[in-house]
Amino acid sequence: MAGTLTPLAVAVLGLLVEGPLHPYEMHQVLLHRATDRIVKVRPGSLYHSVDRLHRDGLVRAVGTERAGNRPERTTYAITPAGRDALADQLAAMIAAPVNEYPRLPLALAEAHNLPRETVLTLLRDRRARLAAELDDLRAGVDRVRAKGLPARYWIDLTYQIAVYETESTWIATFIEGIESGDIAW
Amino acid sequence: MAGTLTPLAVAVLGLLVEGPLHPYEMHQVLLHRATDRIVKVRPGSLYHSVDRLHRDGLVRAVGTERAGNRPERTTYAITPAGRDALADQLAAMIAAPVNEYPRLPLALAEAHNLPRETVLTLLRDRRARLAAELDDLRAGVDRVRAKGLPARYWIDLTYQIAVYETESTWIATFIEGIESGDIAW
DNA sequence: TGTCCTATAGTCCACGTGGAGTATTCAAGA
DNA sequence: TCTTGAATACTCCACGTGGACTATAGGACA
Repeated sequence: MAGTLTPLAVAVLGLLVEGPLHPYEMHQVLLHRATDRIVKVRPGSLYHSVDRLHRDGLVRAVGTERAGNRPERTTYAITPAGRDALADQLAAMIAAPVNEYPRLPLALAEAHNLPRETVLTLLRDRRARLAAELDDLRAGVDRVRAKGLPARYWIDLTYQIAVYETESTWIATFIEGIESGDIAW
Repeated sequence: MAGTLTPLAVAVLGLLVEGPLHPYEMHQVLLHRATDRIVKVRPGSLYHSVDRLHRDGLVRAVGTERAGNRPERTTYAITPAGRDALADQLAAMIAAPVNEYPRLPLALAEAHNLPRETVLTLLRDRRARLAAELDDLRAGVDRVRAKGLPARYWIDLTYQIAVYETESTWIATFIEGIESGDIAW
């Protein structure tokens, strides 16, 4: 409520809905599920995120266990306030598109500072990399589909595929525009 | 070279290619040209950005003038190293797509934490806002086209339109999938 | 002449990020 | 048995961000 949740905080609360975990476990699960495709996950940020959630009462410590002689780890559970905050944040994120200042539009807006041939080469390069990325994403869809995972757990993949495809064809059109001279450089 | 340029630093260098300015002028010009659609521009960040560019030798002070009795303002010009850094950064930004962790995929991936009806309402809401945003962008294109501004100065608008359109139709398909039951919730 | 408003031109500090570093434990091999 | 290496489990700090705050000048109006 007070402050908006960071993306990483959303991911953490999402995990804790399924059950209590300690920070290092969260880290492992996030990597194992490849959630780090969708949120940036760094140890430093993760521990700080959990601290903040704790400070704000969105998670609570449910005991400190220890395995072997290793340092004791505090396990955290989501609180009712945490569930509310998660729902509110998700609602806000879905309902309202916010400008996230992607880098490509900026680069395009400043691209007139580069010579024509350079721009063409760079654009072709990007398209090749996009194609590789798209292959990865499609392979990911095939894999989860084969596992029989319900669609609501991987729709974000199809979204990203749609966006990358658009970017790729937009770039193709742009390249043609420059080559044909329709877009002066 | 040493560190990567921030988006705001790229915008600043882009301005200085046209001629020397002092920080407050940069701020004015960025707002006047609506560059703040594409990069986040805050006074605090801007002054710090210029300081860093200066520290790194990408811009140099070209005298301190004063208008009236107001505090003296240092005017900055781009250096050869600055031009190189700008070109390098633009090349990198165009050639390599990087994951920028947009918020919607995360929200979608976690949306199973919300009830079906809520998700549908939120998605319809977003589509309405996207439509409004698209109207704005299309009006912007009409305006610059009417002014006869060369296409290379506003291609970023057409890119953003293409992406938003894709998002909108993807959401429409997603909504239908939930409504029809193809996507279980 | 005094006052208020707006434009000008910044500064400051709390916050979140993230790379690099640290320390310990356990297992496997020489 | 000793060592090496990887996994475990963090901690620390330098950096960039951005909202809020400050201060002055010039013009408009009464």
